[in-house]
Amino acid sequence: MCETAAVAKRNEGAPRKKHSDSPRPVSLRQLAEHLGLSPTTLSLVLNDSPAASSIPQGTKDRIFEAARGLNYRPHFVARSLRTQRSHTLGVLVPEISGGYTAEVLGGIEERLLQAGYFYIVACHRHDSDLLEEYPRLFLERRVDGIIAVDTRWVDRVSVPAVSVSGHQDIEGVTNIILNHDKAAQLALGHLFELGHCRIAFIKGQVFSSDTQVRWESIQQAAQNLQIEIRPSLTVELEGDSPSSEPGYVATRKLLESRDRFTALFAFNDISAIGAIRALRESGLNTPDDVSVVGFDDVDAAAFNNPGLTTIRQPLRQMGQLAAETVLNRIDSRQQAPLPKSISVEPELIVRRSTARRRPGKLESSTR
Amino acid sequence: MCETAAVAKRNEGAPRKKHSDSPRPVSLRQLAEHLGLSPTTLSLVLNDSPAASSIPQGTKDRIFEAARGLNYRPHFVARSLRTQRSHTLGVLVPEISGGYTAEVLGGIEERLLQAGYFYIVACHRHDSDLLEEYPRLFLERRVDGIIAVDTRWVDRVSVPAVSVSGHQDIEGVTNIILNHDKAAQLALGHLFELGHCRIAFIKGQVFSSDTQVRWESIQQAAQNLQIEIRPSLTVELEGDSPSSEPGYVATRKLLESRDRFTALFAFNDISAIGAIRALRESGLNTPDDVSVVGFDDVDAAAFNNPGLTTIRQPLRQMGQLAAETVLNRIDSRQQAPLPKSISVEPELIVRRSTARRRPGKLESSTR
DNA sequence: CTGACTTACTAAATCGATTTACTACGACTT
DNA sequence: AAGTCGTAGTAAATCGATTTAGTAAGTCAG
Repeated sequence: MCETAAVAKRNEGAPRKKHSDSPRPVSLRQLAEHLGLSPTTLSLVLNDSPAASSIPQGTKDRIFEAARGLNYRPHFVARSLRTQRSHTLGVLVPEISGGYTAEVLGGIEERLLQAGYFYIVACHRHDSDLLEEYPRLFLERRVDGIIAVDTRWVDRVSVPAVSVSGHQDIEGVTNIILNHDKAAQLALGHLFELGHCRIAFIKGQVFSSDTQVRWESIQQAAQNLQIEIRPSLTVELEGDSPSSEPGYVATRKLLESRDRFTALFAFNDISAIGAIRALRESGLNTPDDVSVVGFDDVDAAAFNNPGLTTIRQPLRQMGQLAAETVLNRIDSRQQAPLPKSISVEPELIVRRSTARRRPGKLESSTR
Repeated sequence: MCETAAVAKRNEGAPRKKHSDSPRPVSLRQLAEHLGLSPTTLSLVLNDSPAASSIPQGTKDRIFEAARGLNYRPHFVARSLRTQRSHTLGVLVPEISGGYTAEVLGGIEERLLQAGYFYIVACHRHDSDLLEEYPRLFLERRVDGIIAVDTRWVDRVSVPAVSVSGHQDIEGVTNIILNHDKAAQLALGHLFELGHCRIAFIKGQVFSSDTQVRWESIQQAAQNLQIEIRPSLTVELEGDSPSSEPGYVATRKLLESRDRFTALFAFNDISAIGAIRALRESGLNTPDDVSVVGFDDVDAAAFNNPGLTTIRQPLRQMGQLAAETVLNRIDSRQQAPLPKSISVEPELIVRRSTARRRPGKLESSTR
């Protein structure tokens, strides 16, 4: 009777019922009272703590059964507060749209969920204020770690962190990077074998973290193959539109320069698609007149007409690797020697946007 | 001196330093001790609680200044525990890849961040086990609300919920839906005006929540325009690949049936792109031989060659609306009358994949 | 000079777990 | 008979806020 009164009072004191029917889930204390045991005992048993070794199996069974029966779920927030682990990561991305980020997120998600982790996302759109603010927000939310995708770090952070396609050397941050030398070799080697030596290049936007490194690899590979990189055949993407527009614009610029080329290596698939459109509008067919190689191998590369020859980045795998690395560092705090970077291998995917060089419109006009 | 000892002991007692340098952020208690005030006072002042009206401005200023100076940040988890608000939503999606989900997520993100909320995502890939499990996991994490995107609900949930493109009638769930009647009118009207009356249809996968509703709207619109819907010109997408493969396969089936058509209305842009490829491989050009209309207007629709004529869903807006609706329901618990559904308007985007009907290869062979 | 108000705060309870440091009690050893 | 174990637990502190229910001191009216 006394207890009933107490219960009534509790309901009355908190008339917040979120929804018509949810009578707020059972707490550990309630479960303990129901069993006539202390919360301590339940906690030890339910968490299979070593200290529970002295509890007889019979009692354990009773506890498990009651927990199941009353549908007991430990209060996640309370547990987080006590253990100082949120089982949540922060993921920082330029934006969600587009194949690249989505693929990486997919990989991250896969690994995290199977480890009982979730992640929160923030899109910084390369805005430098947001680049500073979001990591702070993440830390305020007590994330256990941070993954940044194609994102420049502004400050050091105090939790384990991994950067996908990051190239900065920051203490405590592991970079997941593609073997860009290999990628450049594959792409240029492919074009070279097809007989191309007048090759145009579309570099990435300045804010893209791969831009610089990839360009260096391309220069190296070109040198090895004795391919000349002509400044007049080199343009860079501008603007942060996630559409194929920047690639289109860059290619128009290339065409205006009137220096001729039989092949084009674009910074990514999306810009390659824009490039093909620009070429077509100038009466140039891909691959007959100009071969085009993309980068990333996002879904759209395969959809495209013609199917895009491209360098595949194992984006999903990179996401998985990132997640795995952060999780490891969270577990073994500071034990492991912490690799500065982990590298993954690119793959050449040959589709229909590249073909053997023929004496075509563009070239005949210069030679 | 005594205090120094106490501090030393505390550090010694907790030798868990996560990272080489992070001396764990200041807590409210520490800040209070530093100021010679009680945590209560600080809490009242910092949260601008009405009860703080009796605190003189001078004291308030001291508190704010100290908070800034010591870089005090309230412990998010502790606050969540006390207030029973996690300021986090759960978002349930089929998968992250592809334009559709990404766009909606973008809209959700935008609204949430500006309200101080974050979200956690889970991809169910239409797996019915996951469809049951993830909402449970969300609730276990004490999300304040749930948004489902193109997802069927299995159970009722005990927090405010919104379904983007959901059509089930579930108590407490608000559906954000496109005006499909209008969409069908726009698409068929457009084709009709171009002279098409032999129109093929690719229906959605059975698990897609829009499939049924949209099909009914199409039938209605066809009837109004006196367009015949021939079973032999109707196929449905199969399999859950997020690529254009299902659209390609469906179109091949359509072509095999040998019944002729001059236009095709696909369930979404991705399948429309697959359809165009299948048509081309059969020697049929788009739009000269067959006009194709897609649905959604994802990025890839504009990239495609030819640019895809399509029905745009305001996906980003739908995401924003979903977020806004959940947030409202969280604030005004149960006050508002809770609309069963909120509808948004489609838009016809005419690009290059549709053209006036001409006596083409397909039609001449039947007539 | 008492009671009511205002001002400026604070002690303690609470949210719901985890974890440390005990307590009984019986059995067994020496 | 005293001391040592092992068994079966429990009380209380803790994580870091928020919030309720005060208190103590001063002011003012009547």
